[in-house]
Amino acid sequence: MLKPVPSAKQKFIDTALPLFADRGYFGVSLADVAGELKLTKQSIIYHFRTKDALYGAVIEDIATRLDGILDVVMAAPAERPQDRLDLYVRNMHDHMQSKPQDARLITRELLDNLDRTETGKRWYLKRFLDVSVALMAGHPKWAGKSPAEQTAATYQFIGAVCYFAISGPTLSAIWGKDRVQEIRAAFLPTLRDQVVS
Amino acid sequence: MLKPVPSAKQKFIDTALPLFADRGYFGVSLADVAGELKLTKQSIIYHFRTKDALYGAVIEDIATRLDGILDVVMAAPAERPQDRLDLYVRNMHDHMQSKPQDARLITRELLDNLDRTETGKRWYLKRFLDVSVALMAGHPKWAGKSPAEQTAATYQFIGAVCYFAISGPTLSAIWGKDRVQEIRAAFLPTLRDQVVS
DNA sequence: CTTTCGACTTACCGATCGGTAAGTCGATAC
DNA sequence: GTATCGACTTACCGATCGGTAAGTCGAAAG
Repeated sequence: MLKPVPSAKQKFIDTALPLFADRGYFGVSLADVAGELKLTKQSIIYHFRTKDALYGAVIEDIATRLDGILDVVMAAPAERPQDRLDLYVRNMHDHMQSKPQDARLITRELLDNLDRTETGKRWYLKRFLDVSVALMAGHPKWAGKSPAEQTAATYQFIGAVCYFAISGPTLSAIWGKDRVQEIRAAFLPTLRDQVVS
Repeated sequence: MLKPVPSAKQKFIDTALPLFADRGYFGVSLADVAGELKLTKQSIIYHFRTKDALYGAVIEDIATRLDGILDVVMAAPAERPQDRLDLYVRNMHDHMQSKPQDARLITRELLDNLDRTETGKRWYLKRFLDVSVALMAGHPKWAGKSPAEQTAATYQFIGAVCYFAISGPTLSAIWGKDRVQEIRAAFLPTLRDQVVS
């Protein structure tokens, strides 16, 4: 709605994101990305100088969406702090379920940035984690715990959400789509049990 | 102890595992693996016909260790079924913390096998998941729940364990090693809260 | 002493990679 | 009408990839 005509750069980002998410940085060539748009790889090099720059733009795109989740949660009216945590849990779950590519790419980043570490890339994650922990700490169930316990519980939640989101295809192959659909339906309540009692 | 002289093949597997875990299938060349042993890539091709075969052997190696966890848990004496689940939780946590490369590679497999899917590779995972869910279902806390809920809770646990295990380096970069050490110490109790009340 | 054989190596191959350089081409500005 | 410019394309490059083919070489077997 806001962008009826996405810019050329954005089109490349949108095309590259699911490819990087599914096959990883080294598993995707510039020709692959350009080919999907029926262009040549040189068009990418024209807009982004290098492959790394394209990848960085994709990561930035996801970071923006993660920030969006936090903004929505923090802007929501909530008399009680536990309502805000509950909204956070639901929005995180819904986002990763509806955009599993985001979860896939974030997870790959987590795995890859041992090597290809640019310090800047981690600060969006830091802000996200810090705000998440703060939300957790504001809930009566966790308020009395130590910071380490609060952080552990937060990361336990985030890990569960992302891991389940990236496991969809494999679980479907193992158990079939129908059963996975049932598990998916049971997942949010199970998460809320853990986080907001 | 059992293998004071690991076979040549096993040496390649042991060398390749952390490389694949850290950089992924496409991020590691045969020359990289062989170079660490001061051999040429041809020596790998001699022992394993293709790169895929080497990778498959590495996955098999991990599958064996996962089976080992289940075997230990199932063989342990336990009057009450909840003791067995508790042992499972502790062993899984300890294994993934002490061998984060295993968690890293399993997670990469989960991400990659959209493309490079050999059906055989998933059945070790199926057995592992099925036994895990069965352990969960045997515990009073979960016995009354539906199969979907039991599975969701199981996968929530596994996801949290693996995700935390692969996040070590990133979390250390964000918060520093000391704080991550505290979080690590708080993680197992938090897991047990969720799984075995 | 010779043969065999497992465990390698050197030499080489075609394909593909990211990236450079130098155009092409339609739309807009003046 | 011409100059400019953004958005591409074609042509090409060196490096690296996985894999084939054909040796080499020390130890064990006869």
